[in-house]
Amino acid sequence: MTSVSLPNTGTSKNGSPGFLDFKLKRRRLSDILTTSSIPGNTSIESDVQSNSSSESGYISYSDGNHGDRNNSPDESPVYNISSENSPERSSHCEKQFINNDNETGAPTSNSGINIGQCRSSLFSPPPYYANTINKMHVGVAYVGIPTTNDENQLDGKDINNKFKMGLVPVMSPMSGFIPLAINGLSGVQIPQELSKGVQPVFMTSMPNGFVMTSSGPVAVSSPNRLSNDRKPKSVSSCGSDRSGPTSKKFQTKETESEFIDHYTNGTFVYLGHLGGLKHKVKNVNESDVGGGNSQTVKEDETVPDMTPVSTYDNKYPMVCGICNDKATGLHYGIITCEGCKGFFKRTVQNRRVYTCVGGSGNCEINKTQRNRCQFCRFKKCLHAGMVLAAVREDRMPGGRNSGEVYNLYKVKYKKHKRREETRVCKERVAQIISRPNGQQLEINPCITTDKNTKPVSYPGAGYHGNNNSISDTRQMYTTGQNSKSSVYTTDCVNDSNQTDVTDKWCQKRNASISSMGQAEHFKTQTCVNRDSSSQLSCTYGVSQHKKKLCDEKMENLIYGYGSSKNGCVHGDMSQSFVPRKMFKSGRCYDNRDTGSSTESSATNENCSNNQNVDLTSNLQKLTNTNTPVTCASTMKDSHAILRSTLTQPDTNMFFMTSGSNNPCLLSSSSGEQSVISSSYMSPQEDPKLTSLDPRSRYLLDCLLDCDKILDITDLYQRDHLFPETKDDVTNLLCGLGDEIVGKLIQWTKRLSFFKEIPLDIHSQLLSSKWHEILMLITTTYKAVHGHTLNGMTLEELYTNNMNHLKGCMECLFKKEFTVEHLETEIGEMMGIISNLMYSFIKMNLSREEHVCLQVILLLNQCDSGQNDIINKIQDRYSSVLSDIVTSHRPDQPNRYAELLLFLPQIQTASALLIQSKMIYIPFFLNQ
DNA sequence: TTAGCCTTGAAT
DNA sequence: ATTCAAGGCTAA
Ligand SMILES: [Zn+2]
Ligand SMILES: [Zn+2]
Repeated sequence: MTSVSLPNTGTSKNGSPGFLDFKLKRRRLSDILTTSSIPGNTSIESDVQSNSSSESGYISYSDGNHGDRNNSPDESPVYNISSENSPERSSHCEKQFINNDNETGAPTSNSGINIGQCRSSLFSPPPYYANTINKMHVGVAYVGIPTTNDENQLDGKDINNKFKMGLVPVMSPMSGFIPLAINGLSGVQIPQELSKGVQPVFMTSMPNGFVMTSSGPVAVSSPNRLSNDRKPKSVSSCGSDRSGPTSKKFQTKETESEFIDHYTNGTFVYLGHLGGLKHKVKNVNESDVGGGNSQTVKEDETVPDMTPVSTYDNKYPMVCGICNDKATGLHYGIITCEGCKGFFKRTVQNRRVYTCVGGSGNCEINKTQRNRCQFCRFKKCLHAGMVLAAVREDRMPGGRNSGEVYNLYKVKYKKHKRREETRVCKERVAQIISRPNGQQLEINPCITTDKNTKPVSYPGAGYHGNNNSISDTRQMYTTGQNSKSSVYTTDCVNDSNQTDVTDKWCQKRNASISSMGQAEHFKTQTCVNRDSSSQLSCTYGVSQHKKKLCDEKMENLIYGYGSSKNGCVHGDMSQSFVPRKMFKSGRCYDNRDTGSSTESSATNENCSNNQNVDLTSNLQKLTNTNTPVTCASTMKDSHAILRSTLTQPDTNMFFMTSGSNNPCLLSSSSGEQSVISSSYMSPQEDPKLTSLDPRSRYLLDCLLDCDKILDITDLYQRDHLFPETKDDVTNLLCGLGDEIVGKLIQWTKRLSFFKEIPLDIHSQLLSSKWHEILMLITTTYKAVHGHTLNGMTLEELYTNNMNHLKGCMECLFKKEFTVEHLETEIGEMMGIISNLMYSFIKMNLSREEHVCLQVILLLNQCDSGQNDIINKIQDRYSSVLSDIVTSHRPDQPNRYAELLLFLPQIQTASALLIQSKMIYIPFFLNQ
């Protein structure tokens, strides 16, 4: 059975399409396990060389019914590993696939254990979609994991008893499927030989498109249409009938609201629609009747557009508000790419009704995987404020939409100069760093500060009461950083309805927070990065296979533009789990209510925070060295400089490295060592802990023990981490991703509540929170390790951070950066980070508090009702934190609330980090 | 189906 | 005359 077609030829003609049934996978897995043929880095590189455009792989779906849109129920869909949007193919890999396929023979189509992509392929798959395996991809899929080793039993029958659902990293068919060790799943082991090599871990927030329910694998459903199944009428652009209203998109108002409800599902209110609008026709007096939910738009008064058309656009391209792809302008109300523009148009014109089959309606949408779930993509479109009414019923091209429609636009036509953006950005940074307390930080959703422009209320922007609301702050990020957002005006929504956000996290803490009057800030910021839980594949997804990176590509590498290719995250699972004394206290303290002891504790105990040795006598001197790394004038020196920068803390301002086994590292600083060791004082030696509630003490002990895994500061202490070539830079970044993922996985698996969490929740948590954890580690590191400010101001800290980062980046990328440039790119984020660092140091954040915050952050759910288990566990650790604070800092009654209020900022910074895609920043800052 | 490129035409 | 956001077309 060779259904694999050659490039540009038809696929799966009539016959059974190529596919991988489970037996095949098993066989490949067996092959892998016995022959250790897992491709290592070398193998991967050689394999992907022939591919010039690699995107994150996924497992595609082919209905085997090429050209026929009718999916007969008898024809079970089959799935094929494929690559997305990749016309080019590697004949090498393809051949392999064909061979394997042939080995297997014809599939039993209803075996069902096929891995599928979320794509619902009612359409005829283009040739390049099907049966193509051309990339060395890594990915994760939920597949059935056999519970028996007897391959003869794996015949596809009675699958529910023979398989368990499991998360399995997948690579290209060459390597088959490599099981991730999933706790509790029988038959899944990580072979020893795999643990040393490339262990692909590609974290996704969803099961990568495939649905394996408790009742077995679920076939990908078809996109349905609403009652009116009219084919889209293609109106000739020069047709004479175009002026007349040709048809109704929605037969009735009920149908339209049904259409909208299908995507909002009550989770947010969509107001970006009007009934039956046409485009603006010349000479029609429309007088901007602001009926109902529309409001008159006051056209821009001032600010002529003096934007010089320069290379600026190329350097700072707009990004799509939906998928972060390069945007081409304002489309249907927001800045989007051509793809999302077309997708929105097609969906609205044809009233397509999709279904999320791969996830639970919250699939990640980015450039790489925007086509995996149409439902979630369109939902995001609505959520982001794309205006249904902007899709014209009469299909008349050109012109401008009516004011009524325009009033629904979240982003207005160009109004501002770009120079304004830089100024605003700087102002924001100054604003951020000028605030002594982080919790006072206010995120203004309105990027523009132009006083002359009165923000226009945007009725459609009122995504009230939305748990997973992509707030308008997100919109700001979308348009405000990498985009030439200044060209457009984002409406500043100060909708009071926003306070309806019912984030449980907010609710749970409002009581303690309310005294500080910060609840609103908290709420707003909590939901900043709902859509930013990006995949590692994107953030670290720098093309490994490129042998040459032109300067432009290098730019991508640095700033992450379009770098979301070829998810190459190889989680290093080699760190074997060494059982430590997780249960050293030996008893289970389960007889107390954890929440009860918080109120009643000490009153007069003098909290001695003097355990931190004042090590900063030299700090002032060090900070005076300003730029620690003058950019390597010669490539030759850059390694040494970078190494020096990264490994010698005292030449590097205030960043102290610890936890490293590198002897020269620790020997470079003298007095700091004692601080390090003291900060690692084991809990039982700490007299402070004795006053804790026993259960809290126990939980805390576990956390402290687990936390040792998460020391990421040694990631740079490797000889190979000082790149010679750009490819090495790529590898470095990938490696960093690998490491942090591996550490996070190890960490979560060691957490005492790990077994309480369902598998899918676990993976969701990891994939959506890893960057927040990383940000927390980054910002708390110095405080936790006993640094003191020693007179350093926040401004100095910020400047030092920026300079340090600049130096590191220049050495890493062998490219000069201007401070202005960096501030434009990451100034806001660095402001927040510095602010957090400063605050944590200033308040002497303890390691005990840090580990609690870490878990609370991990377990935070934006959607309140999502998972009670998670909420309970989170409450548990909230109580621990409360206990700690109450007993250790009785003089600071607000400290608990203050600590929790840092979390939204962590999320904000994390969201900015993800958006910047410069994920390496934390690794630099921790050095 | 997707998404890049093209045409259109009111607004500027 | 130019802009730029609509719709259209079509290769992949
Ligand atoms: Zn897009
Ligand atoms: Zn989805």
